[in-house]
Amino acid sequence: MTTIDASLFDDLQKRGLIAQTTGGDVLADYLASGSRTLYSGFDPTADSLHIGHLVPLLALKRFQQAGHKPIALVGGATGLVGDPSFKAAERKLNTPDIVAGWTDKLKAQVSRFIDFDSGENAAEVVNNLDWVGDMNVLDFLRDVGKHFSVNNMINKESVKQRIDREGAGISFTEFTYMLLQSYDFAELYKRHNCTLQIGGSDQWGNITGGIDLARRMYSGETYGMTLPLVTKSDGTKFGKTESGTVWLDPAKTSPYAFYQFWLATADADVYKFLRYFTFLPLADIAAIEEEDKAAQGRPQAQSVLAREMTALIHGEQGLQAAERITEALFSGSLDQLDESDLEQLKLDGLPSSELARDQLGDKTLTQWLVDAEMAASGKQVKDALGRGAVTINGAAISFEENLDAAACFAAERAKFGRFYVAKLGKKKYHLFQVG
RNA sequence: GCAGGGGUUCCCGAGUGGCCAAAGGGAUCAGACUGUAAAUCUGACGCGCAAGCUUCGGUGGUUCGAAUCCACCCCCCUGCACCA
Repeated sequence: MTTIDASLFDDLQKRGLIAQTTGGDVLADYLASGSRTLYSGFDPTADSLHIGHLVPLLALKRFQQAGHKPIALVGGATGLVGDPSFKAAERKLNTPDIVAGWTDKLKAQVSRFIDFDSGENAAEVVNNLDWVGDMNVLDFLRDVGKHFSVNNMINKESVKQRIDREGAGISFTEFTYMLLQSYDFAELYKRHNCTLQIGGSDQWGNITGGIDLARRMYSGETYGMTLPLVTKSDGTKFGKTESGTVWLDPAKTSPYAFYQFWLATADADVYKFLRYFTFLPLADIAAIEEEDKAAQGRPQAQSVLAREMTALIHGEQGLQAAERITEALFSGSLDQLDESDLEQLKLDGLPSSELARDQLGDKTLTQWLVDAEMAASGKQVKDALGRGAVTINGAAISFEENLDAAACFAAERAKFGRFYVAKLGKKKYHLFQVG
């Protein structure tokens, strides 16, 4: 018999991870009194999850650690339709083979976070295409559609802006999304006795839809719970950097970049994020906050957060790689790096590229740096050059040297005959290997 | 379909014949200060090292000269009408 950690609900609440629940106190008791099966869905809208998905994904893990059985649903079917919830405009459909490929990737990704070998409450990964894929239209309309009131659906907050706003509109396809997701819940209730669905707060409408459907189709008593949308104190969108979305796939966002993202968290957000994203006990987080407050200067919270998250997503090895690069670039001196260190930085995910020595003269330095994606335009590099903000292997490059890229990458400046660490501004690094 | 309004550089938004690569704000980038923060201040912000080149929904025209004027086309919004 699995032991239930009855303090789960309280812990979630204190972490700020509960936005809304159905049933109020009943849910807390329900969770404390037995091992329950719950699910959360992830639609394949890209070939990787990003950090925005982390809150529900890690919530599944929290539930499992407390003795409940998590099901991660990958929306092979719903991903073909597109969720209109709180979206300003109709989205374009992806082809079935693309969505199928993404579904496979997400399945693999999601699987790393939950435990499949823990006996009674072992996790499962399911794909709703398995039960929706072969359903025919008439069955769907008669068995599922009949339970939904269009009047009700129109009044949902999540589609309101699409219905109310002139010129926006919503296709029947997207309008139907809610029925599909509701059907998932009903189906999981029937198949796995799944009685709780969790999701982002934008999923409230879809979750309550599923609760209603499970009751109507199977007289099932089910619950719903939403997690807060992650917001930042400065009002900008969480999870975006200047170079775009922060992905969980190391091939799309390197562990180093991932680590740096968390390290850059604003003071005003960092303790909240520690509660949201890490598994550190609340008491430990409070202690960190206390210490930071008492100490002058740089808080430790950001590096704790960065370490925890990088280890969680990319493992110890990923964390070490990220720390090696960070250490080399921001604390140590480049001179301390030996040849294998530089090779390692490349493998660790420091942005790098190879240049041919005899072609260096073909372009200006600004152009080479733009090609390496260190800056958006030559103008920016030029600006930085004028302020002495561009260095190669530690030596500042002057404005005049711009035209002579070959001199900037002169052989005598190289480390070990071929490596050049270019730095633009305070944080942008790029490793050039000239051969 | 008819009538009216509108499409400007990443976003918002000025600009109605030359002084416009185009006000102002936001975002972004760099510098100072700092903690690889925040706030603040400074600079940059179509592309180009530069000469110069390319922009204001599209095409063609008027003009020495057009984001600005004309014609046609495309798209969006508002109202009205139509819906066998």
